[in-house]
Amino acid sequence: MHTALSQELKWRGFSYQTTFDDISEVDKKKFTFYWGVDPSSDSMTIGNLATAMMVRYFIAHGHHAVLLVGGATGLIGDPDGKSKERELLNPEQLKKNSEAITRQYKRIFKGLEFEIVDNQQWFKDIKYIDFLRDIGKNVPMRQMLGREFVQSRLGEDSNGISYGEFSYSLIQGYDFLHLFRTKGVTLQVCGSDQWGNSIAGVEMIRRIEGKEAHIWSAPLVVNKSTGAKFGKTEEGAVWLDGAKTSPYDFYQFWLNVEDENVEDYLKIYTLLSKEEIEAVIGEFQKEPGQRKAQKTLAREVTRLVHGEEETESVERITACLFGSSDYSGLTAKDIATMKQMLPSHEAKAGESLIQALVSTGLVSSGSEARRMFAQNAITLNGKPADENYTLKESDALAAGHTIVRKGKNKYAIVEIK
RNA sequence: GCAGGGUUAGUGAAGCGGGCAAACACGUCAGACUGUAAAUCUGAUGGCUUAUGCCUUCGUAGGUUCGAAUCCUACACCCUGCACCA
Repeated sequence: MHTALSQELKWRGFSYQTTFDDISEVDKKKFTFYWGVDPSSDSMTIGNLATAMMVRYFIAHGHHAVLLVGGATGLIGDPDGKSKERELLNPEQLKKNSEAITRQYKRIFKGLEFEIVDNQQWFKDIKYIDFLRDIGKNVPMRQMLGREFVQSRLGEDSNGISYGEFSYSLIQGYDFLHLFRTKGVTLQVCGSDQWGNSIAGVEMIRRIEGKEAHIWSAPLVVNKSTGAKFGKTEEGAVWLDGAKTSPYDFYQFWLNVEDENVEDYLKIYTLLSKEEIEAVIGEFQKEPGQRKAQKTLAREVTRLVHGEEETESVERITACLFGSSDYSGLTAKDIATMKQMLPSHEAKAGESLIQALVSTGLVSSGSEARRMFAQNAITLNGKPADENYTLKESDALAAGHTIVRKGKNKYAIVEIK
């Protein structure tokens, strides 16, 4: 690591808005910093992963990381950027989510040094009146009211906002203050969407402790062509948990990244050096059709999140499915692996293909299945299939399984009994 | 509490007694072209073994009507204003 952290972060596109006048502050001094994830779901998404990658660079450059699970803040729910009041999560679910997020922290930052805290630890004993006296009295209303999302939620034709959600930034701000007091945390890193909440903490530390604290925020990762951000509330969230987004789908997601975005993502989501990335991009630009950049991206990210073994397995399967439409070469073992990755279903011989498709979840209803047939979108073992087809034992490849495909790259496995 | 306005499919938003499974846009899915890209073009987009048919949907529950997303009543939630409170 001879490149300075500030330069590294800047080059990778992790530098967005910060309270530092000069970003090289992070090169001069070792900070104890924190990063938090809300357990509003039982898994992080690739949106969180981007910030996680940034955190890795901070750790690698000798800063001490405190990773926070928002067990308490999750009980309220972050209203920022939401146009409607959120549904509350029940405490049991939240507890499960918190545990899941903790596991993912350990996985993503494996081999690195860090500590994990849950803000439930300190919020569970706080009394409301004490909080209002000690914290609330020090927070000016003007700033809270001025926030953009508050304004939009209070404006005409809006859905309003509850006091609970409105106060959210106080709770999150208090995390920063608490960590400052107990662990000497003076820096928070976050996605840019968290800026407003983070600044609340900086303010508190300044007003209550009279000390300086900082924020480093990363831009939200967006798709340049559509402008849509990655994240869990968007359609088609990509989860880090293999049970929610299979390693196969995960790999495919990265493989299908548009040309326009691939370089940005390589910088953000892989640990490859500047030289390595430039080499890959150089090759890619010479022969875009080979998609060297996408392949590298998919391999690196999948390896980081799901491990080496899974990655190799997924790559083998991808080669099979997309290399040729002849599946007869697949072995029973390959199929067993695919069954882990793809949606699957057990069917009896004589069951209609339409029924089987619905059961695999490849289509959501019989009507949709018929639509797909009308559009020639369904193949069985690589051959176009007919709408009225019923499954036969002779359709099975190795180990009694058959492969159905919808469109160009959605597959499912049907076991014929 | 009072008075107005609102609640329509994944989202936004039309419709305001029959032709409404509900315009349009976005999104999503598929097809063509490709590189398992992007852009573009085409088609589909509540469910039902595909149907000039049936069923379920326009906040919830009732009602009026031959017929209701459309009218009436009650309820719930949201918005705006006023009042109350401070």
